[in-house]
Amino acid sequence: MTGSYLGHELARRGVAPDCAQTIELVRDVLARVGDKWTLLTITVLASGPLRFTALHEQVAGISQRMLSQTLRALTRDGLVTRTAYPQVPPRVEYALTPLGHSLSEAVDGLVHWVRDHQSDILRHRENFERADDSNGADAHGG
Amino acid sequence: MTGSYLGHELARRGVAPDCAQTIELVRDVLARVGDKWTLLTITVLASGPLRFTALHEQVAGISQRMLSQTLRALTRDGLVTRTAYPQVPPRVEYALTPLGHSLSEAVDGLVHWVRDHQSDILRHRENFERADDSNGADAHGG
DNA sequence: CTGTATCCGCTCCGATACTG
DNA sequence: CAGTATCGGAGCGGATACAG
Repeated sequence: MTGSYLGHELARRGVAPDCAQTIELVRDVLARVGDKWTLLTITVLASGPLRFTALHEQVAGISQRMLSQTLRALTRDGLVTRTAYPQVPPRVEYALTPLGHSLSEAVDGLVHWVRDHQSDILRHRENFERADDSNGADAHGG
Repeated sequence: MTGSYLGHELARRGVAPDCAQTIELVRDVLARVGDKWTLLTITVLASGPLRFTALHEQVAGISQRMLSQTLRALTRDGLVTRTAYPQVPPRVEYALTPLGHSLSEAVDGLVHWVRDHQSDILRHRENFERADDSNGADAHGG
């Protein structure tokens, strides 16, 4: 059996446009979470509110451009809040909203899954590499 | 509170390399699932084994190139199996492995989350658009 | 039927410079 | 401190042609 919610939706094919829209949104959200920087950002933010520079430090490796962009997207979806304090020098704090925390927890399920099966994935990859080699190369040892 | 597993890991900062590796893998898997075509493919496959052409029909909109590529990546990770029957014309069947089904179910958690909160996200997006507009434009009505 | 190889446009993303 | 604007390289992904 499938047991898959999304799969079930897709399996019906003749679903209402509303469902199709949901599927689009699912992929959209998943793409965002699977984004190179978004996952790191929200998980770092999950520990508490942070300023722009602090975030830049914590996520590390991210450019200002990408951080700004990522934060914007997150804010746009109501996953994080942006609070600017009218001071000098400027002080802006980013924090996960309840919705953001909620998503963070939902993602946790996947994280645990990866945790539990990472060795399987790694092993399969190695096997695949070997099989691929023996296909393309000649039989050196009979 | 965070309540976040991954967030907790990251919050520690001084984690062992093993954990860091896990995080990499998490992002890797998440990126794959969030991929433009992967999610659709695995969910379609969740309903049962399919041939290449059938898959091409079901996923619809995907090119042979991308389907082949996606399937390869999935096979590589042990998420799907590729069974070639030595016939003519060629017949190749793709099916989700237990691991693949497992992942599919793990993703379901996220799918349900999106289902439950899609209206929130949509609403926030609209609000953001409006706020953005009133920022950039002049105050027309005082 | 089941792929692979090539061309090509487009977007992503990093580096850098500049602004308030 | 907190961003935005611009340039340029690299990879994604679509259309098409070709191969077993």
